[in-house]
Amino acid sequence: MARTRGSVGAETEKAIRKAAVELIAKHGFEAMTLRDLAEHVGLQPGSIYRYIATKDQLLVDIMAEHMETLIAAWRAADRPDADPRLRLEGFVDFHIRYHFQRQKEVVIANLELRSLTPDARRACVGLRKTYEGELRGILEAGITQGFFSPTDSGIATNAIISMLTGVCFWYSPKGKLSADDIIAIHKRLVLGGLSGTPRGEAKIIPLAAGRN
Amino acid sequence: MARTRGSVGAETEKAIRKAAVELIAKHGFEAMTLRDLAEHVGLQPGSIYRYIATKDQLLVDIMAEHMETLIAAWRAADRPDADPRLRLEGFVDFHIRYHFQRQKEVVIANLELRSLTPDARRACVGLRKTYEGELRGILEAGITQGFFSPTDSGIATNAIISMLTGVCFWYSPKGKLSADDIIAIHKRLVLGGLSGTPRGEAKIIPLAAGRN
DNA sequence: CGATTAAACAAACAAGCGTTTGTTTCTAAA
DNA sequence: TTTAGAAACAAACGCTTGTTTGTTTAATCG
Repeated sequence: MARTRGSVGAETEKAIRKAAVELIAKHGFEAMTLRDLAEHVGLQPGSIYRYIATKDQLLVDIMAEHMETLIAAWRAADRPDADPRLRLEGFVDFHIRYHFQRQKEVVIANLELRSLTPDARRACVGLRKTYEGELRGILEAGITQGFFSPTDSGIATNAIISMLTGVCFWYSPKGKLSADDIIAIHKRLVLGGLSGTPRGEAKIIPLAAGRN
Repeated sequence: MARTRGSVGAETEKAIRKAAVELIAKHGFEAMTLRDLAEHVGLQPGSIYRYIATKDQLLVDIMAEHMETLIAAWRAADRPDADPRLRLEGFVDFHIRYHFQRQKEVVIANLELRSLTPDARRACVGLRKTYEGELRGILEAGITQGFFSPTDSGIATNAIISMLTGVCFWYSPKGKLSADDIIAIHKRLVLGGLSGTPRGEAKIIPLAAGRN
């Protein structure tokens, strides 16, 4: 046996990527064997090297591509001139929805940073900071415009990202709540938290009705 | 050479544990070599087996002990009959403070679940659920008593735990903000989020002044 | 002091790892 | 129909891994 009938490189490459994402998300990068990966794709171990440079590079590719796609998708969805409260709701919606449909990539991007070489890690951390910077911008705009109560925007950004990303780790589509339900709950948690009323004061959150 | 002068088993065991926690937190369980671990403790690889049954068991011990200590510490700090809002503040305070001083164990407990054998994983997940159940109980009490706006307590529990635990991954004592600052910010985020005002309504958070 | 046990070493083990090399088979353009 | 290149195999490479075994030295206790 050698070349299998009907095999096409582009398809094999995608199959490798998909299987790799699955295996890394399930067992971790270090625990995934190239032999294991090859078997899942129906190849011999050595054949993988027609499609990857090295095992490390495979991880880098997966992570970097995911982060770049994520950032681009958000920027296409955002309306930078809109009301910060609406933008924030949009961010929560986008983040959770996007992360639901790429749950495995998200798990990898969040757990496997330490498996990267220092250079690659720096690059991926940079991309992550870029994405977080988008949320931070919204928070700062909202604070400046008086919609959110003043707080350290960096800390708040981290806290919110942690909360929203955490969803990927425990959410199951088989649960009783739909994605929409979960998004709604998180919108309330986030927006409520930011308008965090200093102890004992009254608080009003006026927001144009009629939009989801 | 054989037995080194002044060596005591109990101390060696602690040194192994400490080094293991450090290495696993930094590089991941699979990436940590027993040879690497041995070197950090100043032993030969084989000598480690006087103190551990197997590499897997070492991880199980670290994780289980951490979770059990965490639960016990919280139960000692909680006042189950107090106002749910105070208990919630107490939980935020406890969780962050405790996790700050055990940052590495927390990282392990959250990242290495998948490196456990199915049995061990079930056990650790059970312990985690027990801990989360404590927070959930507070939320439900608060909702029942009308202090928190009704929501799915399970989802809210997960969201809050994600947010609070996330701190361990990005917090650095060298930052400009103290632990107290960060705790205060998170208290606001959590309590504010739970009193999440339905759109456009007014909201009051009366809480006994004078405490922290 | 002498015997026993605790604590470590030294050396190897089989298995598995990522990766390379050379070859074989299929596909497609000439 | 011949031929160049694409896609895979088969087999091995050197190395590292977790772990075991037998031995040696230090401490302890009667």
